[in-house]
Amino acid sequence: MARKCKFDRDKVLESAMGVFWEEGYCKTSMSKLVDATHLNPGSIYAAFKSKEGLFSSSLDRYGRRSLEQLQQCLDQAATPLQGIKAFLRQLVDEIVDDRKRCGCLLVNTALEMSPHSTPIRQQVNKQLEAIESLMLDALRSAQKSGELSRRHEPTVLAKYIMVNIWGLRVLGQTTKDKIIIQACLDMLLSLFSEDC
Amino acid sequence: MARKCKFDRDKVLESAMGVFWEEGYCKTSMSKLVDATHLNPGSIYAAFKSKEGLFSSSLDRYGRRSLEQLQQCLDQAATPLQGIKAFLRQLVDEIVDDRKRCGCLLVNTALEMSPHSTPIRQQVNKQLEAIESLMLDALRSAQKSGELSRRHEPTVLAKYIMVNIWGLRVLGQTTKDKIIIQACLDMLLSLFSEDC
DNA sequence: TTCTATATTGAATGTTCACTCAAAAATGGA
DNA sequence: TCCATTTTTGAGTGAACATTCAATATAGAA
Repeated sequence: MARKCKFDRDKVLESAMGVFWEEGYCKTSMSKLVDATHLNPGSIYAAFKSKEGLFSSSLDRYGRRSLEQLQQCLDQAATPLQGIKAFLRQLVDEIVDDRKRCGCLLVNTALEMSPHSTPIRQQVNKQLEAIESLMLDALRSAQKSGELSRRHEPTVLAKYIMVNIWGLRVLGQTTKDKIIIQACLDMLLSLFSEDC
Repeated sequence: MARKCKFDRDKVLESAMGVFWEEGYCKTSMSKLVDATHLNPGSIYAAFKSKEGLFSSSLDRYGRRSLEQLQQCLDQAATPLQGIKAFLRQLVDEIVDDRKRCGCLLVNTALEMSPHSTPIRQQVNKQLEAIESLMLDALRSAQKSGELSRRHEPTVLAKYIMVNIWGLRVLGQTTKDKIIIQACLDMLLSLFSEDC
């Protein structure tokens, strides 16, 4: 055997993720990553192969965390629909509190990466699909239990919730006015109510 | 008097806009712009001051056109609400047909530019607000004429339509499946119907 | 302790970047 | 035609970029 890594991989990914999140992939230079991670270029390349490799790992970490957030809301709520609503409430808070106005790293990346830079785009799509899939499960069981009306297809409802999440994240880039953001969320939630 | 410009400003802006749209601001290099516009670097800098200046002019052109599109839908439709619906139908077609998957230049830019690069961001916000404002006028007159129920505040409705447009544009980056995109739009449109 | 394998170091690499500028070309008035 | 004024030209600028690599340090096995 031989020498082991000195740095904490989790801390490095957390720092790198922060820079990518604030600046975007393109505007994040290696020298910024060197500063943020307190690693030398050589160490970064030894551990992550390239700037894109480091970004991919950071993105993975971010996606996992988002998924866990939804899972946690679903686990802690009394019913699936209440879980989804808690997640969306949390989203609104996050958008309002986001003083750095970084938005969502997954959405930012989906729009920043041109469609032909496929490896990263595919990764983003997979991670967004994982969240949507969890949402879909919750909607299905909400319909089964009668908590949610069968008026809308659950697949469409799940996709529409994702569309609203993305739209709200864009909204969060132009305003931090909680009243209007909340009002938009309420419009979405009205689709869940019985009379709609 | 003296020599006049040889190039066609409109054609140059159209070409530049195309590159910025496909690649994003950051990934668009001056050499790509030189190729696309068939102008030499010096001419570009003489006419537009900088890469950002050229981008700003391109963005302006794009925003104007988007606004005109909505205005045209409103003008040609029998009623304000029908005009908005026509605009949204057109949006879905555009998203599906968008084979290059460039999305919307305004939304892309809002997410690409970090919040501190204010001049461009402010320009994007202004142009998005102009579209929203036109939408708001149409909603107000639809409510006045009784075409649209007074259940929702027109300002909230206008903002929510914008949120949906942004969300649908993100959706368009992950799928070209018209059925699901149309289904999401129908969810939004159901908010306009009497019983909702 | 010594050896071996791997990690760290950080200066150096060649490339690409946005941008400049002196020279040449072209326009319209005199 | 000639001149004054402006545009076009495109090689050239220094800075910043992602990445590499030879030298050095260090951990564990023997």
